[in-house]
Amino acid sequence: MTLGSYVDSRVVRNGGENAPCPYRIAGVDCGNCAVRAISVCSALDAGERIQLEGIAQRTRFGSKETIFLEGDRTCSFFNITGGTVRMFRLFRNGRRQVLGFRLPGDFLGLELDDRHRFSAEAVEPTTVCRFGKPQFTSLVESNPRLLRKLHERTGQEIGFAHDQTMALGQRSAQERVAWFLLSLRDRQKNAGSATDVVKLPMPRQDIADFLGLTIETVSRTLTVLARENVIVISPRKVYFVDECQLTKLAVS
Amino acid sequence: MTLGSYVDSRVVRNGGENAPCPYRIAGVDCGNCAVRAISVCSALDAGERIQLEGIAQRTRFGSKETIFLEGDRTCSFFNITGGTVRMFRLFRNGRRQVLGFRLPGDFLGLELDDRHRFSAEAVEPTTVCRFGKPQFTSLVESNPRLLRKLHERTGQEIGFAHDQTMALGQRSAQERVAWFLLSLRDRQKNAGSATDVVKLPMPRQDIADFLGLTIETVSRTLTVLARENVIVISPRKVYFVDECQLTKLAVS
DNA sequence: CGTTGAGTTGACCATCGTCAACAGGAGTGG
DNA sequence: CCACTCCTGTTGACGATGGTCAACTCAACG
Repeated sequence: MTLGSYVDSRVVRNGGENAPCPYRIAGVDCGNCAVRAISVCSALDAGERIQLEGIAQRTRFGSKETIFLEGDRTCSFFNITGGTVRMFRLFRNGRRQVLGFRLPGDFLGLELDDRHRFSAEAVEPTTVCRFGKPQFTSLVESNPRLLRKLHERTGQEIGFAHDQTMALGQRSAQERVAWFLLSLRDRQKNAGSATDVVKLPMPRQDIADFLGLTIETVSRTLTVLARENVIVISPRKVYFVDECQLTKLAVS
Repeated sequence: MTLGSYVDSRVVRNGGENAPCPYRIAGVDCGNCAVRAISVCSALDAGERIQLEGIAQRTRFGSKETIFLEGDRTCSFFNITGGTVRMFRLFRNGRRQVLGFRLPGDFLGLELDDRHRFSAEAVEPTTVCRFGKPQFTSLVESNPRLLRKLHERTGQEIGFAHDQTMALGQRSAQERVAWFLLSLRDRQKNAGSATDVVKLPMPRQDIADFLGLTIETVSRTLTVLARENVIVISPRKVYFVDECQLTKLAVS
């Protein structure tokens, strides 16, 4: 399944307050989905999956494209099938806090408030399975196993948030960066990636805003880790040379 | 309803890994509950409330008493009816991050993992409504309105976590303290307290570990705010003299 | 009256933020 | 093809914010 087939469905959001959800539709083939095994859909049997296919819309977002904005009415839930999403909130003075990254297999929109509490953007070209709110809600309510999976994800969501709080509250800059590299690697590992490398699709500024640091400090810290032969930096990637040392630095 | 009537049910936990849940039982009278209107129980009609009463156990924890420990098997959910609870996690090197405080009307244990992901302690003498996991789960599964309320609370929980992340990642010490005072006041206001004062049942160390600061910095910051006539500090309380200024300092 | 624990204050210093310059790659237009 | 800009990332110099260590106050308690 190539990304190319979705290029034509690239979205231009119309931004209206009460406008209908502005996402274009493309065909969905759950049977071929790369993330089925690691996503909430794994709770479904073949029959239920066909039901889900019926309400799913495959959508593609280009790099830096907005998926939704803080304050927007929630009208959709998203299952990430490819790419990377950043979640963030802004202060009025412009400061930005990245609240997390969502990777293939992750779910977006579990908070189920009336309005989104944060914004979401594609970090790189990203494909998602979009579910309309009413359809998805009624499917969930009639499917306890799916509900349970979503509960599980919600717990994971809270866990992510707490992990970030631990990092920002108690760790030094070096500890935060080491923790970030390892935890992102672990999530990519779950999706089948290699264990001695972590892909960094997001720019340094995103990492900085996620870790509560400046871009300069992130850059400097990575340089120091490289100079100490703990990692090797390459564009959009970091190789782990001394994972043991990195783990020590990340504390826990 | 006086706290005194629960003194005899004070708990000593037996700590065993597979031991039955060690909480002592006392009578529950939901009709007289002070937090019914602001807790999840507000989703229930009279009949359902009687069902809930049947599975609820009122328990009291003394100051600094452990409610559960990180890693413990989850066997209970808690509705706080009085007092204050701190949630926290420890690093192996002893650093502590307080993940939040739970006040009357709040629910504790929504994460519904097999094991607790953080520890919980009473900050001051605290009363809770305890629900056994299997009983509560089956009650919830047969009551969509209660389920919806719990979902709502879970969203609130994620919101609290994100707010803390915003504070730790982007705010200065003074901004964090101002934000902490205001947000705690707002939650106490919801429960009917006055608007120009915030009760601080927790010691400075808890505030410091919540805000990712040291106890000295918290103390100094409060002193500065008092010297600038923004607040007045009194034991376990802070009065708001210039709330407008405090709001400015808290950013947003 | 001594002890203990919570909170405050001061002196000093490390970490990390700020500001600035620079390097390298991608895209653009002459 | 080259010059140019733009964007991302790196590096350096310097200073402010907040951490560390220590002393001290005060109230509660025996």
